[in-house]
Amino acid sequence: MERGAIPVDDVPGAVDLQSTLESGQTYLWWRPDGATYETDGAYGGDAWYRTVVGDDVVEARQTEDAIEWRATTDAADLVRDLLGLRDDLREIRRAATEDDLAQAAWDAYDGLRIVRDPFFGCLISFICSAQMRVERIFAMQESLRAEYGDPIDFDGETVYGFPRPETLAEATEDDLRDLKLGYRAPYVQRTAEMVASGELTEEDVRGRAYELAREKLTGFVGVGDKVADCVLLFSLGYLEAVPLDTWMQTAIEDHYPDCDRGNYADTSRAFRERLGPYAGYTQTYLFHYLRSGGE
DNA sequence: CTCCAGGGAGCCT
DNA sequence: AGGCTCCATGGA
Repeated sequence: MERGAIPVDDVPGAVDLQSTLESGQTYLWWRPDGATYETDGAYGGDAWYRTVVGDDVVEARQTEDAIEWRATTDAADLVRDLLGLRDDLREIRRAATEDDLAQAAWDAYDGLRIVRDPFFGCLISFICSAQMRVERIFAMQESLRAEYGDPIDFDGETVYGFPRPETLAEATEDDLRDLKLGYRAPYVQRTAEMVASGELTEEDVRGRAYELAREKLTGFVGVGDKVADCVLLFSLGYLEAVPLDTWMQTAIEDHYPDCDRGNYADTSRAFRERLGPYAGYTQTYLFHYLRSGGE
């Protein structure tokens, strides 16, 4: 096992690991101590979080002056990528809309960073997110790992990573329904099949202009505009992407009514112009703030 | 009991 | 393109 620490002084802007990993933007990190999601600071904010990238287990926690990590490999650069620690939060916030709601959200969770989840896990977890509560989305990913993940030895402990595309592609719809995925089961199986066969992959999306990338992603089964935006924002680093879910639609009705253009594409465009070049950042702060009871 | 959750597919016009 | 309807599951 290798270890390291990233001093917070080396990170441009504030860092808040708990807000970053428990704001509903990623379902691929969990607490190895078994704590349930959203236990609200019961660990003093210094709990370890765990994820798996490829064949490597990676853990991170926040201490007073650093983000500490331990992993099956040298993960110093990887942790910076996964947790958005390279993003200059000061510059990003300066570019954000100055309206009261957005600023209140930024104030409440300063240090929340946009994650860069591995593509396939992000894609599958957000397909699972359709009409589902945050807590249960976590539970579904846990089931997928336990049932289909490859075992990895981590300092004597066996850790199961997110399933590989080929493995999920070979699962049957009924297998996945047994994991309580409901009507998302065939979506997950067929999308895994598309990735595994090469019919449509990360490489077909990455690097393309934002709206074209979103259109490409909707080629996956179970992926519409909203889930596509989640993958663009939380995996591929398109910081302008603004997933328009039920929370954002309500926020737009109540606080940005002139951005409501009656359809996803046009409302998205108007909302992005309002929130600025890093619209996805402010969107994620708004989502977490509103869902946690603000305003 | 009903309602709803980080929506999308299929089918209709 | 835009507007239905249905889709599993579990907690409030």
